[in-house]
Amino acid sequence: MLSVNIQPQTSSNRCSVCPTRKACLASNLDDTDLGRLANLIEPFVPITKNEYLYRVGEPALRHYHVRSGMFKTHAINTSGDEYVTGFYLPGEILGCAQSVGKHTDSAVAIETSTACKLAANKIPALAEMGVGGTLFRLLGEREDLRNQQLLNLGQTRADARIAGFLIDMSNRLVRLGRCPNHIPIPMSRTDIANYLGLSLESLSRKLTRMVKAGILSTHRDYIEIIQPEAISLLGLHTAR
Amino acid sequence: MLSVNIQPQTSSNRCSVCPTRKACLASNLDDTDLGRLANLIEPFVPITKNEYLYRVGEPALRHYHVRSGMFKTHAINTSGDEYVTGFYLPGEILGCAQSVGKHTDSAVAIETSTACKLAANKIPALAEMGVGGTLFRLLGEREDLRNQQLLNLGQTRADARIAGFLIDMSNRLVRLGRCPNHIPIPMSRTDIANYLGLSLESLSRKLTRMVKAGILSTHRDYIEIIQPEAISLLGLHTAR
DNA sequence: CGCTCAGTTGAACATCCTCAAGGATGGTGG
DNA sequence: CCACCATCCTTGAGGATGTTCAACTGAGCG
Repeated sequence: MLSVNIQPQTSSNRCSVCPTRKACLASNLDDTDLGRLANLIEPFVPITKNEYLYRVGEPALRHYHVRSGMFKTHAINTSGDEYVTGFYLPGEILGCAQSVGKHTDSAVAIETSTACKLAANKIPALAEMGVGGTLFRLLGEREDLRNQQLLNLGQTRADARIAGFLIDMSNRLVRLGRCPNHIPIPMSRTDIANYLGLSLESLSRKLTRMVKAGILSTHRDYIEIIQPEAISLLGLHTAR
Repeated sequence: MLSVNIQPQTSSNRCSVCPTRKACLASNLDDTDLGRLANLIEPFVPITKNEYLYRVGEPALRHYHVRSGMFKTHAINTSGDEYVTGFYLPGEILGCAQSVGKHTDSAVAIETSTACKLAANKIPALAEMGVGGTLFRLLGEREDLRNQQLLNLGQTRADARIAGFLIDMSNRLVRLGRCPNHIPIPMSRTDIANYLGLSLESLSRKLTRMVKAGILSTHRDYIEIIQPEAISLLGLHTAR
């Protein structure tokens, strides 16, 4: 895909060649600062499917920036039920949620992925080079995402929740410069249902109904949105 | 509580005499830094009930720390429905949620309150004095709160959601050194129901049922938790 | 005193969940 | 290359739960 001109050393970690560079901390930096940033960040390693980035209760010493692939976070309540709390696309931050310095959720790769690690004690250094504002902004955007999630989960209708989920994913894909109507679904239906607070069966039923209505089509590892307008209509359709 | 030695000038804005100091950015600072911090923060003014701190779409130039009282945030979807997205107690941060530099929710005082304003462009200065870490931690804790909220809303049972809400409030009160069983409720039932994604009637019914069961008692502007164990049992009772 | 607004209660209906069984799909081993 | 198995997904019927619409109560206020 990229040019054949690959540098001989291990510079593939460099932010300057990162595919998700523009959606990241590095978004506003020039080449000099890009190099400095790359030095603050721990080299990423590929993370295979089902491998954990971190787990609940571990000390929150660093946070993570998704470079490629997809992650999910989940928490477990005292009665042992697992709850999926979020899906994470490239450019998004992972692992900030903490309490008393410990992670309050676990993050696991849904598919083979890469993530950059940023130690918490490097944050002052980041701030010095003017990335503090960007980090703060990213966190703010993350909170915004969460708010929309809340808004979505607050909805009564299953249709509306599903539509909201798809719209959310779509928007985030656009942010990455990808097609808004092709939603990658590397996660299981169970995960999505869990995330949306629905039963697996309800989700399945609703999806097939939407397919039959010609609104979308489901595939092996993605969902194709055929009528975006219909989706957003459903998303709004919150007859509370 | 504190010494009678009050300074004569308008130092009531000073962090050193703030009632919620320990739950705030100022938590780990000595007196010198406390003074510097106070200089970075805009003087707070009392905010009366129903008065807005900021509104959706306004540029997100600053964020807010609740000093006293209670706020709620709400967002409005495209079809005009209002959704309550959170309640904010003293020591908690408000107004970080943003997208493209604009507030994505509105914040309004539920009762007469005070809040400290912190300009976004002061963040580098904060970082210099070592508060950056605290700010980051507070944001992380906020995200944790949000996650728990999500976890809670993901629950199917209305009982469980209500219990979750009460537990959440309870925990946050403890953090402020207040009684965990006396939950102030300055907001309306409508707001709570909206926040929990329930109909007003369902909430009302469930509450009276809990009262009859002797689990809690409802009052004009607070809810008294009588059997905390029963509440947390309900909160876990998530037969998904 | 009558008004309004917040909260409670009731009955009918819609929605979603549960339990259970039946397909599809991918991976594994012969 | 095919059969088999495990897993994931779909589909169906019955029951639990929540919503809606509507009437009612009570508190605060001019």
